Amino acid sequence: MARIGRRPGDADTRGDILDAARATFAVEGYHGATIRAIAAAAEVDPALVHHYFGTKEDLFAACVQLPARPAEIADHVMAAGPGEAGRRAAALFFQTWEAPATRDALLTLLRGAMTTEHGSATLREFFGSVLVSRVAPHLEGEDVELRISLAMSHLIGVALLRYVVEFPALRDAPATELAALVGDRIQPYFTP
Amino acid sequence: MARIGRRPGDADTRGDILDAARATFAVEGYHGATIRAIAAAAEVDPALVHHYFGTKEDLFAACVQLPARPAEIADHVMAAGPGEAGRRAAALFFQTWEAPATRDALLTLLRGAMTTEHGSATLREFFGSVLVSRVAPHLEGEDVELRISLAMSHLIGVALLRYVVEFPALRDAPATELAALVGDRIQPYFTP
DNA sequence: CGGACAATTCATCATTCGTTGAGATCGGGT
DNA sequence: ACCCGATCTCAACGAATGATGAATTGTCCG
Repeated sequence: MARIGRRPGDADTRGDILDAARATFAVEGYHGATIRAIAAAAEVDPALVHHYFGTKEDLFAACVQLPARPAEIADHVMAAGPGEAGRRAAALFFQTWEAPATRDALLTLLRGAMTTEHGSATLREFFGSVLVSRVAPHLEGEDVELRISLAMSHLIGVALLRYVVEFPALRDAPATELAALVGDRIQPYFTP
Repeated sequence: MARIGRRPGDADTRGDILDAARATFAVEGYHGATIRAIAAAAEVDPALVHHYFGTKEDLFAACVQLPARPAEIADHVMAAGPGEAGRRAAALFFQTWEAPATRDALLTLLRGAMTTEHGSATLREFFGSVLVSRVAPHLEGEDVELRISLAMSHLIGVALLRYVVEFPALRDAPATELAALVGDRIQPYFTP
């Protein structure tokens, strides 16, 4: 079994490897995940991972590539004006985290931001392009960038404690309730 | 140079290794840090690390051992009643992070919580012993544990974006200003 | 049907890792 | 003065890692 050479049929092996990589990175972090473990999860030879994605760092970069459009996110958040921006941001945030398709990518990005320079740079750029440059211009008052950053920090903090550390009170609460509570709390950052 | 055998004089080599380990774990995370890198940072042979601390996991456990007393923290936060608990928690939090002596340990704990089960368990236990069991009893209203957890999540989120990801707006703001802004925002979690 | 190309595995290399045991050197008690 | 234990380095082991190149098999186009 596991014969040599090309397999019959047409399977999206490249996609399988990417999914396996995301799942492994999401749980183990960048350094903790090994090419061999990823290959095993995708039921594939380790060499095939390199064949499709090159080096391990390239693979990681491909994993944290979110299918999210900064412009769309910013538009959606600001669609109802600054008076609802905080609540809408919280709702969209938890909605995205709860979706199984995107959770692994987000976990990978979050864990990668802690242990690799590439990861934290990706997170910085994402926030910079979405928040600072597209949301901030619509707001009034002083220290706009700082206030938006604080709003994001609350959302990320909840994600960390809920999805990574699995703190009981946060793990067990329904996502909609979290979105409502946190949304109300960060709303003043947008409308001081 | 670097002769064999015991060195003359009395140096706190064990303490030096612990400091080097904390600094390395703080930057690289658990898997990213190597015994050899830690030994090099302490200007010591790798075998000496094992001699003092045993396995790598033991060393990590020794690094995240905070010199903080849960009871003292809870008492200090609640000293002025629930009406100031949020603001006092924020002040104490940033005060501790800004102290160079404790920052490495906190960074190690935070990064470790992302990549090792031991790390996240330590974080869970710490929050559980401080917040849920010592602060919650003094508060009123519904979902006390959830609200306290949300307050902590905001603080941790700011720490993550300020000290790990180094998001510009948060990195450059003075700690006292952050403490004031976040303190006012999480205060309602304690006094609904 | 034949050949070019993509897909896939095998075998292997050079590093690096955590860990161990033996030996060398120093300090302190008696 | 002597010796025991604490301190420290050396050399090395086996396992695991990221990566490479050759070989094998399937698909598809002419």
